[in-house]
Amino acid sequence: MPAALRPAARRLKTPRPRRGAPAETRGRLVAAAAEELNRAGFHGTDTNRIARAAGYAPGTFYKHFPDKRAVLLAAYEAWVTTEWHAIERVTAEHDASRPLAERIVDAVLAFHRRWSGLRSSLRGLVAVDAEARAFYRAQRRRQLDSLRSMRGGSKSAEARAADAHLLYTLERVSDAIVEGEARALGVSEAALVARLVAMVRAALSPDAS
Amino acid sequence: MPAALRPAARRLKTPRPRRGAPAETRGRLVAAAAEELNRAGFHGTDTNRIARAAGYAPGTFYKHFPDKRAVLLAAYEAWVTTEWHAIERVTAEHDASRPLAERIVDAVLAFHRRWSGLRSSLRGLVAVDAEARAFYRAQRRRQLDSLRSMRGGSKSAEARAADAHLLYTLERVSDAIVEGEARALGVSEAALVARLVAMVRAALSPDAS
Amino acid sequence: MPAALRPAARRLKTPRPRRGAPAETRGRLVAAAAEELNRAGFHGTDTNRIARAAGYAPGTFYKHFPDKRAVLLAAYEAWVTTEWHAIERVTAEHDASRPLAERIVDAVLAFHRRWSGLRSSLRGLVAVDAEARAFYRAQRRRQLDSLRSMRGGSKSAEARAADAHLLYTLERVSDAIVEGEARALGVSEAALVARLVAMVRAALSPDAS
Amino acid sequence: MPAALRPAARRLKTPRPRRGAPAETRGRLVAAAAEELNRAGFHGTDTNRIARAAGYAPGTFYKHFPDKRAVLLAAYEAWVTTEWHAIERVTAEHDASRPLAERIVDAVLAFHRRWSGLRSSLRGLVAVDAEARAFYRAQRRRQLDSLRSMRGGSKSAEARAADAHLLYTLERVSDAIVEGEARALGVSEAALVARLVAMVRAALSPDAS
DNA sequence: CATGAATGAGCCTTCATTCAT
DNA sequence: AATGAATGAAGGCTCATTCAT
Repeated sequence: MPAALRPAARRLKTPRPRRGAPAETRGRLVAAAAEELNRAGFHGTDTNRIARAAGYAPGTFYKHFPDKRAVLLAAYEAWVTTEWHAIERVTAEHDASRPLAERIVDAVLAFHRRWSGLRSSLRGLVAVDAEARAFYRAQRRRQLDSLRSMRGGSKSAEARAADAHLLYTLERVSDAIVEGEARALGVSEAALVARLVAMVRAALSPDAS
Repeated sequence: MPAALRPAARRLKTPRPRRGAPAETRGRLVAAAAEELNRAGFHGTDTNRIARAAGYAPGTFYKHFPDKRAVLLAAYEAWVTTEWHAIERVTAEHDASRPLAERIVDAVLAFHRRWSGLRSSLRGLVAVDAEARAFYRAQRRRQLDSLRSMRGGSKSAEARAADAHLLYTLERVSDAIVEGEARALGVSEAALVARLVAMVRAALSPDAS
Repeated sequence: MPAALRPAARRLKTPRPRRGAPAETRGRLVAAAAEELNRAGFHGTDTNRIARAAGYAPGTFYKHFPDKRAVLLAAYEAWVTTEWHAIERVTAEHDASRPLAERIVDAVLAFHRRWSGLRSSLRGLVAVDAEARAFYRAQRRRQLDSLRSMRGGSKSAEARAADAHLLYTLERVSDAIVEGEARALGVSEAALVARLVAMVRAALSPDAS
Repeated sequence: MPAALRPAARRLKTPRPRRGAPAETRGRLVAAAAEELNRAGFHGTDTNRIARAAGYAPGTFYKHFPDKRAVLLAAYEAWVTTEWHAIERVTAEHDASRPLAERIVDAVLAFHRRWSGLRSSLRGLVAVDAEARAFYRAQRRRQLDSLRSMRGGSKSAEARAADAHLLYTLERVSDAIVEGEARALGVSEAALVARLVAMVRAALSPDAS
């Protein structure tokens, strides 16, 4: 798990991190930003607060990011990377006690649960900001490519559409579950999860449609 | 079609609507807000601009809405209603030339295309604002209930989960298509649409899972 | 004398000017800005302070000017207009007790004395900002044209150069006098003024070189 | 020509001057500052950028100057010295092909052209900062004294006023020419230059008024 | 009912300056 | 002597909201 998305916690209140390595500072800022953005959204925090949360003065933020948007993208990138690593780990481990598809869906849900606010912020920015959009799409392309290589699958238009369909459904349904929307709508979360697991299982099997 | 989402057009530039019936004023404000929010997002416009776009002074806005959030919710409500009426109309008409599922997906896509920015704004607010969330969920519940009555279906947890699954997938994939994300990711829009049509057809058939 | 450059004084501390005519508000802002900029220079005040000095809240400033630069230009424009009116008045009045040239130089000096900081701010901005430069040059062109019509003079390149030469010298030497530079350099202000008067007299006589 | 205003050129991009003689470091900083201030004005650059342009880290700047103002003054001092040396050289050389007055005006114009931004920055600071003002006046006194000794002239108040008048006019008209203001105002630069030459010639002749 | 001038808290960002190494 | 990460006060500007008319 990249430092950027680690729980953050204690270290942030030390006397003051002055004169650390730039990469560490940047990492702390990304972590604090992820936390803040996840909690309050892009328009719900400000860069001064993010810097303070990371243990720095406001000016420090702008030594590491050109603007507010940039941290959101950095935090998102860390999120994507982390999530995909987790899925790869799940895929690699030989845990016969539970089906792979189930463990994957669990991992996805865990990530969505932890970072649902961050993801929402990102999507809000993407809808309105061309540069964020470009960045976001590059990340999604990475995801799609990873998924294809995982499936060892074909490059047919059908297969790619199926992958995208899977990714989008996983994403939206996960959001609905972790944000409590499903429960609020009287929809059984377990039933929803079961459907996701079924989708993933189908995608993993060689004759997936 | 509710007045709020009617094409708007000419009337907005008239000399000035001064002192109409309150409901008309409100309607014009909602229509202008829908347009503005759709174009620039919740944080990309301001209430003064919305009021001006509707042909009123800034103060008038606050005579009809308690705050900025309220117009977004009103615009969204109009959107949901409009969309559902359109789908009901499609369902009711006996156009044998094209399968019903196809026509439904078309209608959904058309709405998403027209109001993708508005929907995105709404979701951004929902992620961060409890009241918006409550409102949003009420709307979704209406959608789910409409869908069930349309299917004439059972009330089983399975069926409700299937409905939710369908709604979420339709929504997310439609977004991806209309926002150009699919194309940008090298995913065939036609293949994606075909999958949506297949899902809807399955949902409409009596033995839908 | 335009309202903008009147001494300002008492009125500014009234309970609050809320809901005045826009032109009055703008006028008060320009007057306050002229005063502030004259005192502290462009980078020595801020728009919040200018607004407060005029009796308004910070936001009001931006209802009347697009940015900070714009007030400086407005104040300068008022200054130019006012100065030229004063010179025209001096020219028109038949005061035989003192030569015209002397009275003109006196008027110019009085204006420079009053607004030396403002002029300096303007020149600083002009050196660095293309838009300010364009504005400034338009004003100077007006001055040159006024001077020509006052002299009833020819349009020859020689005459125009002579006018420009006169204007620039008057300006620079006036600055040196009113800023105390002349005195600090051990130069007699009276002797300098005498030279200016001689220049102006020569310019006013029909055979001016 | 003082090191500070030498063309600068290559040296600034060398791997890094680390640990030279203090005077060299200071010289490089002054040269870089002159360049930067000339280009962007006092408020258009910052000390970090100046230090970097000279090949040093931000902190180094403050080892050699107490504050930002100090480099501007140092750069200006170098400029004055350099200009005066150039004029002395012109005066000393026996170039019969062109009148002395013409060559002097040429030299003055060349310097103004090269450093017009720097001079403008200085004047802006002088208008607002007492210490800069004192420094500036000391420099001008030097200029005036040099001029007097060059003319071998009298110490009369008249003569000193004439010298100041000449200096100020030369300065202001040169600025107008090199900043393109004259051209923009439809004033012939050649005619203006001719007038300056005439002034200088008159000042150089023994019976100058 | 409608107006629109005015508000003022607050956000993003800059930059002269410091200091531990 | 030089470094460069860090500081933090401050400034330009926005915008949801109010209220006297």
